[in-house]
Amino acid sequence: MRIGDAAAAAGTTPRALRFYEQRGLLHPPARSASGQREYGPAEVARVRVIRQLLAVGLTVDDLASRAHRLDLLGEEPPHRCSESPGPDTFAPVVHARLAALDAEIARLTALRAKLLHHIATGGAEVPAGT
Amino acid sequence: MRIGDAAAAAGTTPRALRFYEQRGLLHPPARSASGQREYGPAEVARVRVIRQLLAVGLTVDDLASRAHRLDLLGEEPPHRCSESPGPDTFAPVVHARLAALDAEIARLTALRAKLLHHIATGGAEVPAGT
DNA sequence: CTTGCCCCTGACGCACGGGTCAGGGGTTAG
DNA sequence: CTAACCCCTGACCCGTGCGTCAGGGGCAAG
Repeated sequence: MRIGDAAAAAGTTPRALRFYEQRGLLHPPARSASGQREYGPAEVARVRVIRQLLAVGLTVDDLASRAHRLDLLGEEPPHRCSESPGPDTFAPVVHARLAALDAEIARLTALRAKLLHHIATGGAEVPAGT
Repeated sequence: MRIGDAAAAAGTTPRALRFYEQRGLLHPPARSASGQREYGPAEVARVRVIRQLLAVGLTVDDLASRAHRLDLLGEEPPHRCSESPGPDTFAPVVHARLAALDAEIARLTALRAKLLHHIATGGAEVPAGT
């Protein structure tokens, strides 16, 4: 399987696969004699996992720092990881993302409230703590 | 008042004032004989208004499109603008921002839920509508 | 052999609100 | 007069996840 087909199979683009490889999310794949990347089903599955994690809000750097765990994610059962989130799982980055997400939601919610306040009052006064 | 003092008085930096001027949020100010920008209290007040609106989530482009209204904001009373939000006020951009804000909050909230779901299930399955 | 699609690497673009550096001149107190 | 500080313009930098272009080579079908 060459990069175009692999990308299509994973629901993304060749450019993205090369990018993931460059950033360390994918191991450099086998190459044909002429230098073209050759992918198998395992790599495609890994790309799918990557895409899910990115879609969920993790960053490329988050994934790069846990790249060695990416292959296993589709196969291991949950096995009470929420009880002992060792330093070798995604729990740390996930929880960090969660916290960042909560902070961002709170920020936007506060912003929304301030914006409404500005509408109501004409937006002229200066709140102290801003 | 030269740019440094004006910026300090408005709670920002010289760079930001030049930036606002460049983007059309501020009228080009008077210049001294040697070319240095000269600001009065009115411009400082305008910068304060700009900063409030930016802090509330409007973009520089939003403000640029309504630049001719920026001077009046600190002086006009609300005067039932919420009943007839003519095409000449900030209501359109504010409401657009509000909608964008709501959409973003909803998106992040959904993301948060998905992230939690991934933690709970091990993050292996592929939801249909993603 | 040629056509046409796919692949390769390297490098710039984007959106946002300025920060920061570079190189040169004004301004004011001592 | 000079030091010290401020101002001028122009231009590159940041972070994110790729898109897109440029220039050159591979691979399968007719």
